[in-house]
Amino acid sequence: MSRVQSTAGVASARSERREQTRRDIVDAAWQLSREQGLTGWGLRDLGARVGMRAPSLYVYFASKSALYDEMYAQGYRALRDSYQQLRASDAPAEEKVHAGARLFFEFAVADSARMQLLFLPVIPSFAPSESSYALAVEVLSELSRALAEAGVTDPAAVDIWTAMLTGLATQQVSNDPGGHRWAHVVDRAVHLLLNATRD
Amino acid sequence: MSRVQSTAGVASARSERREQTRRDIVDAAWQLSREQGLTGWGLRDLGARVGMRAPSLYVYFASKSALYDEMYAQGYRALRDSYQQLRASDAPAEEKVHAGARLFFEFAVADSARMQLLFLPVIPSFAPSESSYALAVEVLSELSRALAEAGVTDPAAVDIWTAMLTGLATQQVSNDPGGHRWAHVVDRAVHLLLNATRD
DNA sequence: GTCTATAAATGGATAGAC
DNA sequence: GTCTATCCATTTATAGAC
Repeated sequence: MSRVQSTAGVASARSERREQTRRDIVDAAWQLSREQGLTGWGLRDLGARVGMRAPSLYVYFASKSALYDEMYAQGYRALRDSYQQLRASDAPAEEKVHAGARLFFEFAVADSARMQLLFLPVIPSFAPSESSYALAVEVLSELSRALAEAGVTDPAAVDIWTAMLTGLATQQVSNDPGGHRWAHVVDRAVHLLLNATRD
Repeated sequence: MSRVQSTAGVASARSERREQTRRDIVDAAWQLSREQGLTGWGLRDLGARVGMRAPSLYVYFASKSALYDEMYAQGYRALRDSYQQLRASDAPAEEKVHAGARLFFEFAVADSARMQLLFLPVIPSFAPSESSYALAVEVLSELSRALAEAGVTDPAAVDIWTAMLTGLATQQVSNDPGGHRWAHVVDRAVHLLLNATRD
């Protein structure tokens, strides 16, 4: 009886350990991406970071592309969770849109490698899996919902919003890395769009 | 005497031929970039397209990076020339801004590889040379000038414009490639920004 | 100016021992 | 589950013959 419990316990501990190793690998991959660009590292470098040889990584991920997919999913999960936290607040709808825009901008600018993976098609050989892409759709619908609460319901207007927000972040990262030139105009852009796209 | 003339003529014809070959190489590089992504091809593929082996390319370009630099410069030159043509028209300033925005959007969407090279830092190992970057600055100042004529002079407002325009194009290419979802909102976005950022 | 041959490195991925 | 060894392809770039 204690044998059975113990076996179950071990099995659980093992799968937990496995998940922990997967997380370690993904963390190291993010680190390398920040240091050397999204495509600037190989599986040998990655293995070295987690104390493994490259082939051992295949125990945890089927391919490098599968690893990118996990990073993609993790990125969108992080963004989604931030939004859900914001959603729970009792601030006025307009203020939530401002806060959400700032949150998105900071999220994107904080890690340009992550921004590229999540929002730009820079790796020709990579496309997110269906389940990972679903997370991206979820985040977009969260933006739509927040905008609707602030009185912006026209789908075309929402498209202008996504262009504005991604454009601000991309310009910041591309043309003033480390600076705040576009950070300073986020609130103004949001204010402007709210006035112009509210029903 | 005819000997001297002939020699000069041959020398000129040779440098012209050389320039033509350089153009052929760059054209083929664009073609490959459109087909396989900006970084999805090698010098062997490129050589094959122009009827050469890879090493012969080094007669015309010092490195792959130098080739990217020429592509970068060529892209900005094309954009600049389009704008100068537009500038010469006698349309009202506001209409010129609309036309310029449409022109930029179409330019970017027509070739997503070119858009990435010119507007996004997707090749970690590539940075434009000083003279090539000067062309990018020239194009940006042309936008500033056009906006100023339409009554938009605040530099922060210009930053909002660049974010909006690049954002629209990037969203179109990333999230609706081949479609017109963001194309349809360009005029509305321009109208909206003109109203909101004019002095 | 173009070629062949090759350097020197890197890439992702697999086989099979332990 | 991790390793060594290796495959096989690919990359940019150079040396030197013609």
